[in-house]
Amino acid sequence: MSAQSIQDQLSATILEVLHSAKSNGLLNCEIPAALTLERPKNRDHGDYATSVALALAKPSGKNPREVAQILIDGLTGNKDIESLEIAGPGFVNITLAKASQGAVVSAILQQGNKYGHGNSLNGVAINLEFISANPTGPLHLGHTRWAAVGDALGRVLSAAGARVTREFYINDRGNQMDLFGASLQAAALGQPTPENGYHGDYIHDLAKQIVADHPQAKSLEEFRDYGYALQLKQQQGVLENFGTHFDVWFSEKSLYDNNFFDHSMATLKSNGHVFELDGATWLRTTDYGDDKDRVMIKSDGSFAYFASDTAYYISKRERGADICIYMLGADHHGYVGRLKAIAACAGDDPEYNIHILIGQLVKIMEGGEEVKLSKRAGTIITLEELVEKVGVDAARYTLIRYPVETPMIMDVDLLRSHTNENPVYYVQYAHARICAVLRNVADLKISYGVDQVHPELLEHERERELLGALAEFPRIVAGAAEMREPHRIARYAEELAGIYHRFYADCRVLPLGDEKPSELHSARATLCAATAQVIANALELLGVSAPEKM
RNA sequence: GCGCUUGUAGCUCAACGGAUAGAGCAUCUGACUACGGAUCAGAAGGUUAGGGGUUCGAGUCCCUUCAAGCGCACCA
Repeated sequence: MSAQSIQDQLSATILEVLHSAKSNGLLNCEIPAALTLERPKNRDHGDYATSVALALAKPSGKNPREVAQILIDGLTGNKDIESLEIAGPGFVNITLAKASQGAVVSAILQQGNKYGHGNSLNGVAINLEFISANPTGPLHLGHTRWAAVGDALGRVLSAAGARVTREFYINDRGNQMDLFGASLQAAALGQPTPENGYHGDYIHDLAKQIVADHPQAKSLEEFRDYGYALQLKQQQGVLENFGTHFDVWFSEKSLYDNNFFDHSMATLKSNGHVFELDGATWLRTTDYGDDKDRVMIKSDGSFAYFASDTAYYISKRERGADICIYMLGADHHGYVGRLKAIAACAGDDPEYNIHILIGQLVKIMEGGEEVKLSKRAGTIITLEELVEKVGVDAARYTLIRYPVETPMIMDVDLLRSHTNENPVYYVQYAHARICAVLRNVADLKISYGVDQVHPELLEHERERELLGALAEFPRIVAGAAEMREPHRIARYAEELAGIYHRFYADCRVLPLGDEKPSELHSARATLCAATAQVIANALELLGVSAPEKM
C-alpha cells in the first residue's frame, strides 16, 4: 500500500480541487502550496478540518462560506470521504469513510517498528552535539536534561531519515583542567583545596583512586591526566547506563595536537574575516551580527577558548555534516551570535548549516525549597543520583516531556514518593494493559492481525477516535524532527494512551461469558495490537521501555 | 545600562495564527461478583502578567510597561 497517510492524500486532493476551481474560473486567486489540515479538538467537527476557505476568502473576493462550498462540491463523491460540512465562519469539516480510516491499522501492522518513520530528512547529515561537560566532575542535573532530550532528538531525527552523528565535545584543555589536577593533588596530600578549586567528595574519591592505582603520582600533571581519564570513564559509564549513546567523543585538545587548528584558521583567513590587533588574532564576527569581534589567539600567543569553537565547527562540517545542531544551556545563550558568525565566516549559511537550541536550566525542589546547585561548592545532584531515586524511565520521560526552552522544576520528593503519578506510567500502563488483553486473546484462540482489520465494524466513537490518533503518528514524528522538539512525541504518547484507556472502558475486546468470538472481537484485538505497536514505537523514540507487564 | 529567554488553572506544564485555551497532580462526587482500578465518568478551578496594535480570527505575530532567570572577558 501507499506509504502516504490518509491525511497527506486528503491534503493533495484538496489542493487539486482548488487548482481546478481556479482554472474553471470559480476562484481567481493564488492557491497556496500547502494548507492547514488538522484534527479538530472537538470531535463533532469531523475527522479532519481545514480553514483554507477562510484564508482564500479575501484574495478571491468571495464570502468564505462560498469558497467552502466550492471545495465541498469538488470533494463530493471522493471514496475516502463519508461526509462534508461547512461550519462556523467557513471551516470545512471532513468525516472519513470507514475503510479509509481503518487502513492505518494494516499499515501499522505491516510496518511494525518502522511505522511512524518518514523521509522528510532523507539524505541530510546532522551532527548533534549535546552535554559536552567538562571532564572535571560528575554529570549533574543540567547535563541530565540534555542527556535525555539530546538522545531522544537523535532518535527522532534518525526516524525522519537523517544520518545522525551524536557527538560529545570534551573540554580537555585549559585552566580548568589544571585547577582540577591541583585540586586532586591537594586532596591526595591532605592539603586544603586551592583557590577556586573543585570541592566535593568525588574529588577525594578520585584522589584516593589515583593514589591506589599510581602510587608514584606526584605532579599536578599526573593527577590531572589520571583524574581526567577516570572522570571521563565515569561519565561514559553513567551515560551508557542512562541509555544515551554517543558516536563520537571529540577531544578539544585534539584540534591542536594534529594541527587541525592551523587548517581551519587558513579557511577563515582566506574568507577574509581574520585580523590582527594589539598583538592578538581576531575573528571579525561583527561582519555577521555578533555584538563584538572575538579573540582567537591571545597576545601572549595562547589560544582563547573561542579558537576551539571555530576549529570545531569547521571540523564538523569537513567530517560531512550538513547541519550542526548545538544544544546549549541558557547560561550560554550569549554564544548564539558568535557561533552563527563562525558559520558565516566559514562561508556557510547560518540559517541552514547551524542550529542552536537553548535549554533552560532545570531547577530542583527538595523538602519544599529550591536546591542551589554549584559544582564548586560541591552541592550537586548527579545524573546517577537522580536515576537511583526515580529510575531511568521516569527520569528520561520527565525530562523529555517539556519543551527545552521552558524552565522546568523537578520536585524530587514528588518523583520519589509518588512515582506512580508520573505520566510515564500512564503510557507504559496502557502498553502493558494491551499486552495483557492480547495474552487473553491468544488464550481464547481469537485470531487477529492484518487479515482481521474489518474496518467497517469499527464504528464506535471510541474506535474512530483511536484510529484517528494512530494515523497521526507519522506526522507527529516528522513535526518533532523538523522543529527539533522531541517532547511532542511524549505528549502524543500520553494522548494516545488516554484514548486507548477510554476505548478500553467503552469497548469490550474479549467475548463476555460464553459469547462466541466474532469478527468484531478479532477487529478490536487487531486494533489493540496496532495501538500497542504505536505506543512502543513512540516510547522507543524517547528511549523509554514499553513493558509487557508492570 | 545593553541583550537573550520566560510569564497560561492552587502546583507542574501543553496548545503548525484557527472553532468552547487543554492534560496530569492536588480537591470533591461517582463506576466492575466479566479484559490489569497504575483505569474510567463527572464537578470545580482562567481577564493566557498589564496595556495598545496587526486580521476574517491572537496565548501565539508587532510595540510598550511590569516581573523573573541568564548573559554581556585577550576565562574556560
